[in-house]
Amino acid sequence: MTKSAVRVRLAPSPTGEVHIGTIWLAQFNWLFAQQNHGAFILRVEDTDQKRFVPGSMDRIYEALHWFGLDPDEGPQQGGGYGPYVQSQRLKLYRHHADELVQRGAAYPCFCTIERLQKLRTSQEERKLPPRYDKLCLGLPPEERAKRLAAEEPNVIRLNVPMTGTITHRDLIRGPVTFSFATVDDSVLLKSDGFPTYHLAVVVDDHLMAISHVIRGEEWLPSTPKHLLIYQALEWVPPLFAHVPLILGPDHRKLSKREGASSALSFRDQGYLAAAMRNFLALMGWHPKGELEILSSSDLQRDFRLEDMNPSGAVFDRTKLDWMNGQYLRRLSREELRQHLQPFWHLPTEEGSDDQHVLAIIDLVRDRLKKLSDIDEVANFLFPSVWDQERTHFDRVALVPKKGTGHLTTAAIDWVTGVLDRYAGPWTSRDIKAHVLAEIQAKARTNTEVLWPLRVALTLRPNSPDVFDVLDCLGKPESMRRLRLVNAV
RNA sequence: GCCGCCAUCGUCUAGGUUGGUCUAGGACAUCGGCUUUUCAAGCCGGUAACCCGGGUUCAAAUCCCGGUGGCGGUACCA
Repeated sequence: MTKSAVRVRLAPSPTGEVHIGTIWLAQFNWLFAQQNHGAFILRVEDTDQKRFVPGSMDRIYEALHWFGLDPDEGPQQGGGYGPYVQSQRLKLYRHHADELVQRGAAYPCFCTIERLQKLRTSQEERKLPPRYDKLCLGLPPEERAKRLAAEEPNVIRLNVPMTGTITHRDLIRGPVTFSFATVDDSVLLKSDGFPTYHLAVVVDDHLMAISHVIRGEEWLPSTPKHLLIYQALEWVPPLFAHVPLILGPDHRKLSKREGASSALSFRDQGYLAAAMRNFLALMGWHPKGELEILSSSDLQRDFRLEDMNPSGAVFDRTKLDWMNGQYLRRLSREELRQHLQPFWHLPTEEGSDDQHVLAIIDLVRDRLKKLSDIDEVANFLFPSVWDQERTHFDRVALVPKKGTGHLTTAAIDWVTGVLDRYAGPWTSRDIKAHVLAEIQAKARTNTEVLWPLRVALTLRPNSPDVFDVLDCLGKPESMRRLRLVNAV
């Protein structure tokens, strides 16, 4: 492993469902690793015992796998830098916290939650930046030693200088400067012995030889704290890239409540992983050309971290639907059938004819935005479904815009007769030629005949071409439907 | 409140580093047309944006300053 090797990581907390923003972030990390022949590492940040939800880790793996973003190293597959779960690395954090205290970069604090709260409120009232007042830093060494020996509950705090500034060069945003006066002496090690994010992230990123930290913008304000720790420990910090936030329709950080922001729910709703990834990549980044349908290898080739847009992006479901439709249309009928399988409720006996099912797919595929649309757009083609739907079908739907009930019934009777007498080949093209010619010969209009015909056969105003439907149904079934509809 | 980030069509964005070729380009959505038996798909076309105010300059979406707005952070959560 050379020093320059690219190693990036995704560091989610196991707090329940995997957020789509996590996958979005994961993909940028993954892409960056891929194009640099580096490693993509999964590290589970479970240092908050209160928020831990059992089973979360399996969900994370399940989601990453479905999106095609499997990590190279992580809790399940291991790797040379484990363990990859923070709760299993407690000794490491304790050790480095002690080291920081020894170097004067951190100190134990015995203040109670109550005192801290009071302090904060009074600072707020005086419009001062809220920060710990370093009371415990001033403790005489003997007193500190005594209280430590007595095992009085305490935390370890970062000793941030009172003056001066620090500048960090962000890969996406350029230089960002913070003045220490506004940086708080954050807790690094909690009284329960667990580290906070600030300590754990620095220790782990360093020990796991992370080269680039690509994380959410919400971490930008705490970067000076992390830099201070690197400095105190005399470690070389990784490069940082703070990516923008994904916003909901309300322009706020996309929350879990926002309709289905769970990553796996997109799978369950019938979106394709490839479409999702393409769509996600286009939030915050854009290719040079004008082509927007990009495969994974296109992305791996063209993605540039430095080209990421620093401003937040609203998650636009409408465009996602369009893109998913594009991907659906590019699938072969066999592939589409595979993908459709978990979503399609085929009538048991009728759905077993392979040729017929494939014909149906060809007939309706352009009408699909999501895989889950399939029942609605295709199932009326099955006799049992049609029979069922007919029981609550309203005949008014048969009447075209400028028609009447009488004329419509007559038109269906007439066309039923025409089709019944027709003895030519039962294909879309031939039926069409014949019926159209008949319509013309009898001085009828296309709309007055074809609209009721199509609605009678499909029971819905939106459906495929009437002759294609006739073709797909076959003559006996078509005739059966027409007679039943008009028998009422 | 304090600190930070951000600011181009409704949305995702190109362009801004090297000011003129941007009367600002593309995509989704929307509107209209074509096709047509409807819807969808497809094709063609339209509407629609440089947050505001100063400055620098022959010339600013692009550079500088100041506002404003949005968002994020401000926990013994991540």
